[in-house]
Amino acid sequence: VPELPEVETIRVSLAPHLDGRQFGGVEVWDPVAVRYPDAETFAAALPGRRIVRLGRRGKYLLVALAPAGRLILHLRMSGRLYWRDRPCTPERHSRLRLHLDDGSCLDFIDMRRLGGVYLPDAQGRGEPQGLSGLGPEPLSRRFTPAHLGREARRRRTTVKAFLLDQRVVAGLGNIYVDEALFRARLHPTRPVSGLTDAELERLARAIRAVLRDGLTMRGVSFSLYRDGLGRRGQMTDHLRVYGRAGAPCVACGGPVHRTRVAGRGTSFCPACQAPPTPDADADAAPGMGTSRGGGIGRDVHRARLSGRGGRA
DNA sequence: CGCTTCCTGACT
DNA sequence: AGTCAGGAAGCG
Repeated sequence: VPELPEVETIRVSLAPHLDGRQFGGVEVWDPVAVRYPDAETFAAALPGRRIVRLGRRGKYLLVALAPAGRLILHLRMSGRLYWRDRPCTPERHSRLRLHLDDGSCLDFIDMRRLGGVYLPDAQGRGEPQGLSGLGPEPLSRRFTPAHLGREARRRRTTVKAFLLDQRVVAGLGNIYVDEALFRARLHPTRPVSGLTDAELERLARAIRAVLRDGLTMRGVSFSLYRDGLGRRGQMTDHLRVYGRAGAPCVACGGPVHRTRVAGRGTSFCPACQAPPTPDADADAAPGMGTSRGGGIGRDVHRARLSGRGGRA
C-alpha cells in the first residue's frame, strides 16, 4: 500500500511525537514481524535507546538511534504505524508495540504480515536486503532524465516493470507508476530501451509531479492506509487512471482500461498512452554514444523484444 | 528477465 | 473454490 508519498506522510506525522523520545518496553505479539534479530533479542535491545531522527529512503522508514544503531521499518502491502499518547487495546492485526518514555507508544499493525522491523547489529547484519541497492530518491537532484536513460538503455523490459524496480528509482509502487505513465502519455508495455530522450524527460517530470501531488494530498487511502495518527489521505480522489477502469479518461473522455502488466493490475488510457510499435521501439534509440564500452549497447538495441512488443 | 512465493482477507 | 490486492525477495 504505502508508496513514497504515504511513507513520507507517515514519517512527517510521527516525527514530532517520536523525536528525542527514548524507547521503553517492547511488546511482540507476532514474532514474524521482527525480521532481525529474533523477537527476544529485539525486545531486549531496543529499550533505553533514544530516537535521534526519523528518516526515509524509498519506502523504508529509518529511525536513527542513540547511542548507536538504527531501527528500520517496512510496511509492505498492509502495514500501518499508529502513535498513541497512551497505550490502548491492540487491534486484531497489531503485531508489536514500542513503548516510549513519555507514556506514549507506537503500534505496528499489519494484516497480511508481509511487513516488519529490522534492528541491524553493529556489524551491519540484519539490514534489509533491498535498502542498500535502492536507486535515487525521485525528488532529489540525483534523479534526472539522464539517470533514467542510463538505466533504461541496459534493460530489456517494459517501462512499467522498470519503474517498479526499486534499484532504478526508489519509492514508486503500482499506483504512482500507473499515474506517472499516464501523465507522461506512455503505454505501460513500451519497451523501456526504446524510449526517446523526450519521452524520458516527460517521464522523469511526470514521476516528480505525481509524487508531489501525492505528498500534497497526504497519500492515497483506499482502505488500509492511514498516517501515523490514523488520518486518511486525499490523493485517492486525484488519481487519474488507477482505480478508474471503465470511467472516462480525464484527458480524452474515452474509457480507462485495466490489464495485467509485469504481473500487476495496470490502469491506463489506450487513447492517450499510445501502444508500443515493436519495430520503432526496438530500434528507436540511436546506437551512438553508449555509456558502456564494448558493444553491449549495440547488441541490446539489435535484440528483439520477442514475444512482448509484437503481441498486439 | 518473468514467475512464484510470502501472508491474510475480501470479493465473485 | 478461485481470484485478486497497493511489495519485493528468490527462483529458474
